[in-house]
Amino acid sequence: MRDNKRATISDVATQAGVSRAAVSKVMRSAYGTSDDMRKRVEGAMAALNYRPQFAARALRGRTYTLGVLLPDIRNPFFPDILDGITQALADTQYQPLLGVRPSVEVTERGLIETMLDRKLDGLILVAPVLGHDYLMQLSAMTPTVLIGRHDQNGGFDTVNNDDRLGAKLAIDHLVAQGHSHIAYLDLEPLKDAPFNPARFRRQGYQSAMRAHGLGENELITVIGPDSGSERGRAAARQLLTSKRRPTAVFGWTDESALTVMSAAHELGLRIPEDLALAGYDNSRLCALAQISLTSIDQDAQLLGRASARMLIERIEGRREDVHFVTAPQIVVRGSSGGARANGGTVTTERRPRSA
Amino acid sequence: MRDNKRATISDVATQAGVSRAAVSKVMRSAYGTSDDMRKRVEGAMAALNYRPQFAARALRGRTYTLGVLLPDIRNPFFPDILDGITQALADTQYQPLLGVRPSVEVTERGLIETMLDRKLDGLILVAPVLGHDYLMQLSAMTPTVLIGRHDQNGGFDTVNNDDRLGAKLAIDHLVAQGHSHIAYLDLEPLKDAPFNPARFRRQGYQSAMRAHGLGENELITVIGPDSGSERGRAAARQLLTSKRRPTAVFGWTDESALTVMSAAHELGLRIPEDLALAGYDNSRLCALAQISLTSIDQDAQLLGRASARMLIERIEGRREDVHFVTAPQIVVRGSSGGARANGGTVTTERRPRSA
DNA sequence: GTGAAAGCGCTAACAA
DNA sequence: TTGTTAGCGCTTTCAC
Repeated sequence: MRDNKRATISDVATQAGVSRAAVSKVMRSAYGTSDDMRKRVEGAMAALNYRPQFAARALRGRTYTLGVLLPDIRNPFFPDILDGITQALADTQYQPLLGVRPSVEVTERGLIETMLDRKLDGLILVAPVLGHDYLMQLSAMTPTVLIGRHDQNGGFDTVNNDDRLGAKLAIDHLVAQGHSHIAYLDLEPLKDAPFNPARFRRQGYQSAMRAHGLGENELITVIGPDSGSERGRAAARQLLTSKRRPTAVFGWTDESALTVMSAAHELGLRIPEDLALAGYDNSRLCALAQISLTSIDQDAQLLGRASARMLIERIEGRREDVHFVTAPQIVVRGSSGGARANGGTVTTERRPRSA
Repeated sequence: MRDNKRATISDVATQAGVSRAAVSKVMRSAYGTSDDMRKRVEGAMAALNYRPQFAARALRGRTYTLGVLLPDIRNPFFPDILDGITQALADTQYQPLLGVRPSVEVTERGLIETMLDRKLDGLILVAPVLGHDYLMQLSAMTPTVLIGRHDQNGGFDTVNNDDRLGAKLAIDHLVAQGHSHIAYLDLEPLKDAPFNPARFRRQGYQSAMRAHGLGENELITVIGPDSGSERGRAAARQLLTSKRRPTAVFGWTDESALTVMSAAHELGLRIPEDLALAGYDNSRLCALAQISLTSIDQDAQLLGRASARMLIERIEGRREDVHFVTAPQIVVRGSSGGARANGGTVTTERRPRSA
């Protein structure tokens, strides 16, 4: 009984007394269908419990499937993006197909090839490390939207938060708390992808420090890409045991800030008294009472929703590049001394969300 | 230039001077191909940069795509399973296609239908809450493997750790630390899915407590399914402020234990002095110095690898049900007082992994 | 061992 | 507005 009585378009056509083409038209709500016919066809589809097969559609037309490439399913920031994408797609015919880069070694290209083999209608690439040229080629073949890349003029859309502003918010806050020695935890520079968020956050950090007259105190430590690794932890320990130990640290992601928090804990440093901390992404962990990490919220769900909508626009014909940017907000918690250290109280609540 | 020069099987056949059928055979390494021919075909495929289209294959034969249904991408336990699946699939022709249940309200059935529409060759369902009958129907149509369900005789395979044993390990440890009032954080009973892990862990808790002569001290608090929600947090606070406050708590997942840890923190309780904690899954968070949560490791990667291999066996023809069970291990950390509270030292290291 | 031919379920010209 | 017809790229008998 393996799937052998699944209804096809011909069954529906027979049942409704129309041609297969008519059924196809009704499905795609294409031009040239009378109300009568639509009703009969819809009745037949329901009666036969008909569902179109994607493989057959794909061979001729669209797959109604969008590829979503995530670099890392573990960073809690990315599932929020996925939620946003799912929300935006809920009212449409489109479905997301997920690809997750299993490790840093595996190239993203392989995954993209796979999605191309499956004839997906479009691609959402989250924080890809692919070079600009490759992305241009790719987007010439398939509608593409990037999240977390500031590249321009590539034939693809981008969706970002204002990374420079986010960094400024963090530094302004730490300075307001009385800090002048503030370090920045940076991602290792990506040769292929210079327009990555870490770079813009670093620029925001630098210009904010200078604006406060603290340019001489700038201290940048590379801790990524995998700050949870032994290498990342070693970098954190080194930062905290150096002569020039900062009194505050701003991490390019929450993960990087947490690595430093963990190291501080092991070294017996009190937070925020001995060391203030702020991260980026406002991922769920930040709110845990034991963590209580001040962080920059870039509204991942909104990024996801926007990317899905923009991709569909592209699929339906838009040609000009669109670059969508959201405004980050700071969420102050105990780690920066902005709220009582034990309470984990959020003094700056997440803003109400627009569309 | 939208994808219009992609080589097809005909192009390869022409280039190699053979028939299309011959090319197809080489691809599937089917019977009846001479070495000569294979060489020429492979040369032509390489020269033309040929890649078969999945949609076209799907219409006639296999899709070489396996559906993986995850209930929750945020729980760090699940990405580990996914890693295992990816590893096992790396050497095969098969690719995973991910479906993630976007919210508790969305039924898993919708996602499964979608995968069926795409003619996937088989399904790995992680911790589904679907009824036994539905799963039987499903597995009659499509090869299916379940992770995190102890159902038997359903026409599908299952992959689990020994949940009863895992719970026993946790209770034995807490008792050895001198505790006699140990509470269990439970998942709300699932009517449709009685054979879920939480139930087996509860049974393990109960029988271990009785074995230690502590049957009268049993205390079960429902905190799931979403222990991070306000309801879950309220349950945690209630547990910790009640007259019969336990001195130790064993959570059915790490997430549930963390919710209690967070509540304890807010109430000013010291860990492990005032309250000892143990969780289940040994997810990455447990190792963070500020968290340092004792937990039961069920080797998610192994579960993932096993499920992928078993599914492929089924696809290639196995008919009998197989039920794979792994042995859990306890990883002792500061939260249970088994290691120095501040150090987060792991006294029981993760075991070396076998295939 | 190899190739010709039919057809998977659907879409998109075009004709009616 | 509707139906007819020809494929999309691949797999699969079944002759040769």
